Amino acid sequence: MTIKDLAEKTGYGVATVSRVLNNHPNVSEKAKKAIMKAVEESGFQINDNAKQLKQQRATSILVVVKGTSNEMFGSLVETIQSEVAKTDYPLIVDYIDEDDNEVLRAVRLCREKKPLGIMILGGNMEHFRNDFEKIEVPCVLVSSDASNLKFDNLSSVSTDDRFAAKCAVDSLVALGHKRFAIVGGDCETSDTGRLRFEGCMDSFREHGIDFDRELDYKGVRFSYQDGYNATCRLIENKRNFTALFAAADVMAIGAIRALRDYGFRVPEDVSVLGFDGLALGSFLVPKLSTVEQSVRKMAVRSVEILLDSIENNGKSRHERVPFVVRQRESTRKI
Amino acid sequence: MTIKDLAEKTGYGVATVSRVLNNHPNVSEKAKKAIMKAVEESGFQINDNAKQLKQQRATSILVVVKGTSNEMFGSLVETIQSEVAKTDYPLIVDYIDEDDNEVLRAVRLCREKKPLGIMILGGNMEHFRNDFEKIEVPCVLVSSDASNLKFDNLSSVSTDDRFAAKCAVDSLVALGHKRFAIVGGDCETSDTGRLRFEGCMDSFREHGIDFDRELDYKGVRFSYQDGYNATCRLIENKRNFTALFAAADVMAIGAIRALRDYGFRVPEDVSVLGFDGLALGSFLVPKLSTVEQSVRKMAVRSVEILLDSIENNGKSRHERVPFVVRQRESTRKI
DNA sequence: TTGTACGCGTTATCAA
DNA sequence: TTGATAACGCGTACAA
Repeated sequence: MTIKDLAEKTGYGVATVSRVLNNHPNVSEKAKKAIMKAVEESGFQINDNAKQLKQQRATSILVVVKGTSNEMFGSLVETIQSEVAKTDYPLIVDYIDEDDNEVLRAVRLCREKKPLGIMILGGNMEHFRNDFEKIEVPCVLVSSDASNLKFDNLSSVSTDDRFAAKCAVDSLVALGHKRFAIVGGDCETSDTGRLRFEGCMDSFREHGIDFDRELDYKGVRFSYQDGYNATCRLIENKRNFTALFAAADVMAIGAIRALRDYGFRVPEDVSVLGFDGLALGSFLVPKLSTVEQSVRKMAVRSVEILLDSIENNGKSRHERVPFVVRQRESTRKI
Repeated sequence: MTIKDLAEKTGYGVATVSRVLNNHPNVSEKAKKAIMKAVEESGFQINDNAKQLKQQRATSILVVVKGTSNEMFGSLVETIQSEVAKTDYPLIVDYIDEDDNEVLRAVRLCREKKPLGIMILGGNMEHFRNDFEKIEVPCVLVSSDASNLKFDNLSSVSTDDRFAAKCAVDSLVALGHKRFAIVGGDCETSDTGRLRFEGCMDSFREHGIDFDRELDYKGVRFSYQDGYNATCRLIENKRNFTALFAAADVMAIGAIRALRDYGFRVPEDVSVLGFDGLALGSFLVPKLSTVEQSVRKMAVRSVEILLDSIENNGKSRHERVPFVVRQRESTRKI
């Protein structure tokens, strides 16, 4: 069933059918009605490939998600999905491995699918620096800041990871903690991990806190298991910390389990503070203290910015979303 | 940059370029080399729209995911993604609302995108019965059984939800429990929820256990919050259960928090058993007892079956994946 | 207001 | 082993 069939069926020409389908002006009511009726009856669906080939671009928005096992990206995708669903743009979600190059992937997908715009969840600045110039459509980097990359089609929406991590540690210091351990992301491969670690160091310096980067810090992947393993190593190395900061809630959860397995109570013996503010955290026992990012807001703003770039040729911008250090039950004053 | 440009650049015709690009026979080594070189240099990417328009179908595989806030679907998508990535087929993931009609959505996407095959995560049999006939490409329904629907292009891979739930309750009975509460899915809208509930009833009947469907059962959505709320209602209604079965791990987590908020200890006062076997469960305190589905296997087999249907015209099949009732720390003998 | 005809980038047929 | 060319389904300039 093509527009040609539709034309034949209704007695009109393909041009008229096309006009009706695309709500173009200069079509008689009569023609419109007849054609719409034929569309209904035949269950006609436009052939996207032909349309996009003709128009030299798709009407879709593309999302590249880096790392599938990241719960935060999961909620992000969820909100993005529902926001984009309010428009007429189809959304295509593409998952790639945490270690893949998201920019090269995006370049390829852009050439292949010709989307209107693209969102990238999780990114490595180095990749952007090297290859982003090859992307011509508007792009929003979600959850990392790209303000020091000067591409006029690249926007970003993120939390101020470094400052947020500093505030997190500050809050632990305010609770009386002096001996810290950190379970964070790998500084080499994860910008987010590095920034959050630097934020911690900022706080340590400011408060004159003693911290051995080699022994008190573990840079691993953002997962339950890695958080668990890293914490076990910290304990086995006899780092006698009273507070543990995890650069992600999933790590914090793994950490709490590890502490427990070694007989430590949370928060009585060790306070644990996470980062992300996953919904899950408030249902745990103890409820997870965490740096709560406005995940929802991050997603909503990202979509808004992208749509503005696409529809109004809006210029690129770099925004921060607010965060809150939320003390719940996994941290305590000592 | 099109194959026409490539042809011009190398002095060959477009046909030869196309042959090289698609690894067709009857091309001289020399031509192959020259053309591949030009491809490298120009960063040429084939235009999928044109290709698919010509071929009357895409090379992609489509996944329709029903409900974004479902962690189990998250892991499923993750595995599917990595399995499909081993092939050359691009994967398109489409998320729809938990309440939307997944079959109509799939029908539309098939007509629009012409994928090679399609996978649907989460499904309502009624929708399939009404509209699946409109889908012509191979399809695998993941996580629900479709064996009593006789479509020869519809396969399914699932856990035997009813039997698994029965085994779960059996195990609680074996631990000495006699007073039960169930936090499950809505039997009207969720096939999975209904089957798991029926499994529970099977066990109750078999063991002559008293159960008031109106008071002891709550049918809600698969989320932390709904599990929490439902459990609060059960407690407030003074249903004095010693065991709570949740039809999903996320609900079980919400339930444990609710119990805790009302001063009940898990498992000392109440045993809680979940369903799904999320990785998260084994990091919780207490570690969550659960009906562990082979999520990974489910995803892997689904992809295998779909690829077999696509590539070898393999016939449709309905498979079950194994499950295990895993007693960890949230259940105990009384 | 409507229709004709061309071209988007590709693949595949056929002839060379 | 190659190349010219006809489709694929759509949108749109141009003509009517």
